[in-house]
Order: sequence, then C-alpha cells, then structure tokens
Amino acid sequence: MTVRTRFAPSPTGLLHIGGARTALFNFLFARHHGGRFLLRIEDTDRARSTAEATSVILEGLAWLGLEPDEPPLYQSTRAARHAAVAQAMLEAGTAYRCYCTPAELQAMRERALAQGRPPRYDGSWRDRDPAEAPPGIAPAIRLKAPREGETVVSDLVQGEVRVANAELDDLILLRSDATPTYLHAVVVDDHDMAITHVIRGDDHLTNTFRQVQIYRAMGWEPPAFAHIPLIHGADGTKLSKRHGAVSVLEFREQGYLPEALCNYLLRLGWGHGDAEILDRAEAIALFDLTGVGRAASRMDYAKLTHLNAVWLRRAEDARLTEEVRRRLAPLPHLRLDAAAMARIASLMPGLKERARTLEELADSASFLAHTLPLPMEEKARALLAGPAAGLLARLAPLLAGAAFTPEALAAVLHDFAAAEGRKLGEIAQPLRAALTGRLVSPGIDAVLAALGREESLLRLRAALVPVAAG
RNA sequence: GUCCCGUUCGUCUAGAGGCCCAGGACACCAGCCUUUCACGUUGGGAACACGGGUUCGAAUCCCGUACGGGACGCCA
Repeated sequence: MTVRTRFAPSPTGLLHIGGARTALFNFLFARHHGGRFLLRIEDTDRARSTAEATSVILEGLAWLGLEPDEPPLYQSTRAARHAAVAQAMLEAGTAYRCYCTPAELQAMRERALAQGRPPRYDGSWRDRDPAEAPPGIAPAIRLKAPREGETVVSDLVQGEVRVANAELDDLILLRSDATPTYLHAVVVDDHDMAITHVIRGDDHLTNTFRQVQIYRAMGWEPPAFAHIPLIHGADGTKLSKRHGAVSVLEFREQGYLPEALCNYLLRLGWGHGDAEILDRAEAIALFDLTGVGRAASRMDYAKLTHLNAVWLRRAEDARLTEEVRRRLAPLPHLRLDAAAMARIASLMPGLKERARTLEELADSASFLAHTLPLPMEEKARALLAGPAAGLLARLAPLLAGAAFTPEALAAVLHDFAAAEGRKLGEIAQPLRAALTGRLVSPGIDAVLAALGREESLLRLRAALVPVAAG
C-alpha cells in the first residue's frame, strides 16, 4: 500500500508556523515511505474562506519546498458527494433526520451546562417517527452513533486513546441547507483521496473519535492517525500574533531562509538522537512518527535565528547576493550598479559569516553600494576623531601605491603597523570606520580589495577631511 | 462542568529498568583564537513536577495529586 498523506488547511487566514510544521511532517512522512503528499483546501465555510488566503497558503508551501504531488483539491467542489454519502447513510439506517432548530439546540446546551452535565444533543429525533416531523422545517442529518461500548483510536503518536461512546452524541453530518459539516466532509474526502495517514494537530484528537464513528458507519477502514502536539508561544499559551511572527511569509520577510525554518520546525517536537542540523534529504531519511513527542513545544526565536545563521553560511554566495540586491533595491542613497554588485558578491564569504538573517546581511553589505558621504555609526565617528586620524593620514599614500589584492594589502598594513610601532588592530579599526562607517565588517584587507583603490582612497580622504578641518 | 492528552536544564530535546549522581543543541557566563565583530574552540552554571507503589535496581512500569494544554457548534 502506498502511503498517502495530506495537509488540509482552511483558507481563512495566514499559513502560520503550526500549519507549516503539520505540512512538513506530512511531506516528510510521505517521502520517507516513498508515498505521496497531497493538499486539500477546506473552503466549505464560504463566508470566511478567501482566495487571498488560499494563495498565501500556496505561496508559503512553495517557499518552504512543500509542494503537493497532485493539484490541490478544493473541498467546496465536493458538496454533492458529501450529501450523497449522508443520503446513503440515511438509507442504510446509520443516520437520521433531526428537526431540532438551532435555537432549541442552544437551549438544550444551556440547560445541560446549568445542570452540570456535558452539553450534548439528547438524541430526541434518533428514534422518533419521521411522521412527527414538524412542517416547514428542513432537517439536518445526524449520525446514528453507537451508544454503548467505546471508540478506540490507535494513534501513531498518542498511542491507544479510547472514549466511552456514551460520552459522544450524534453529530451532524449534513446541515439543514444540505452542506456538509467539517467532520463529515473530512472523512469522505480522506476516504476518497485514499489517504492512508492523517497527520494533524492534536487539537483534532477528540474529533477523531467521531470521525472514526463515521468511517465505521460507512463500513470504511479508517486511516492511521497521528496527532502531533501544538506549538505554543514562549509563554506556553497558544501561539498568536502577540508572540511575534507567526506567519510563514512573515519569516520570509524578516530574512529567514526556508531551509532554516524547516530545520527548526522539524526539530520542534521531533528529535533523532543529537541530530540538530538537517537538510531536506537527511530529514526525509530520518523522519518518522516514532520520534514525535507528545507535549506541546514552545516557539524559540533565538534558536531559529541561530539555525538561520548556520544555513546562511551554507548558502550559495550568488543566491545571497541576489537576496541582498532585492532587499537593498528600495533603499535611498544606494547605487546598485554592476560595480557595487560585484563588490557585494566578492565580499559575500566574509559577509555571510557575520549575519544571522538576510536583513542583517543586506544591512551589513549596504556600505558597499552607498554613495558618499557614507553614514557613520557614532562609535566609528568617535574613533576617527581621535589620534587614529594621523595614522590614517600617513597610511593613505602607502595605499595609493599598493597593489589592491588582499594579500598585498595585508602586507602593507602589517609593515605600516610595524613601522608605527602599533598593533594591527589600532590601524585596522579606524581604517574600517573610514571605509565602512562601522566597526564590524569582513577582514579589512578584503574590504579594501573589494572597494578598489580609487573608492578606498576617496572614502579615506572623506573621513579625514572633517578631522583636519576641526 | 464533562471527556481526552501531556509534564527531563530558561527553551528544543536524548533517554524505551541497570550504560544516567541524566547526554546534545539554543540562550547565558568565562577562557582561548582573532585585525574588530562573528565563526571556531575549551570550560561553567542549569532538569527527571510531587507523593506513593512494583523491582535487587526507575527519568524509564503502575496508581494518585498538582499544574498545563486540547475538545465539547447546523466553525474549521
């Protein structure tokens, strides 16, 4: 039997990282077992579903490299099939028409709650003669669920979970307007799509009992279930916007790499020995449901950022250069011409070691494309205002005559430091300040070489002018 | 309220009766390296929720308690 999994989001909002992780686990599980990963858009709630939300989900999945193996199935296109199955259950006697109005049900719930009983449908139409049906009321179709015994779910993550059938009431399959409820539509679709493993958030665990009852009523074999724990915010409560970024596209915006986010999400709630850094191929090879924990895990942005730094260092320079260009393009006072891009590309090895996100990377590369005057960090300005200025003034002519290769420049700086009786850092730091406007950058010889003689001397003199004048 | 699930360093986790006076990673602190920063590297502090059992032996099995989460809709 070929493994078939699915991710089934409802397009009512963003693709948040909880959903992304669910998709990732489904994808990885399918790939690990040589199966297929499918996507179903649960858009039966027409009022809340939007095309925008659907495209956000598709875009997020594509960015994460979690594209489905078949075109997505839109649940709303399957209403006729859902109704037909409910009808078949009606005829088979495993379902019945219920004429209670929403108001009556509401009152029923409130009464039960007031008496300290669980709020459940009392089954009043279960065995009632349909001839007693009140006129003018369209019935809903309810499952005639077993009242005795228990329903058992053998969950691949949670283990064997059971509940007494007496705890469950007769759920609605088809609303009075003939549209399917979520519980019913999911079962019919998973069955028709030949889904073998349903991997989803454990907020669905208790729904599963009722879904299993539907499978049983139809004589269908239920798929295997795996309910994975939810992701919480740093404070342990349900993840929401106030915890920081939650939308997948938001992470992209902030400069996170998809492979880093996937790596992080994989390790959140799943472990395999001491393995921490995993690429897609390794994840597919190692992932299995047995490694999934049962407790909710908290979102840790610091760890995500660290993983992002790791993946940033591993990323191709050309790709990062393009990402930097895209992020720098809208900014003022930058000239992203071929020369500037060549500088950025040549310094990328040193740049990417010092950044944790694409945002930081772009920021740290901006000096290479900046038009003069160069913006100065306060500390850089202070350094240039000190005695270092004299050193740089004496250094300038030496640089003017030097070959602009990192090796030759390093030699010039070393010799100069020796001649001045200074430590190299005492030369390099002010020079860095003059050339970059900052105190942190790739190696100073590499920076000089990347900028080239003309630009380097231009920046050096520009930095010294105010000092000389003051 | 009822039902279901969970609980190992601050966080993510390893651990499936002796290998654990509990290992790794992030974060934190200190040293080294370094041309600053970062990387790297070395070291440090830091946890089996609590109480009972079972066993020669329990983080691991059982039962309670506490705390947390989830579900109880003609929402998904």
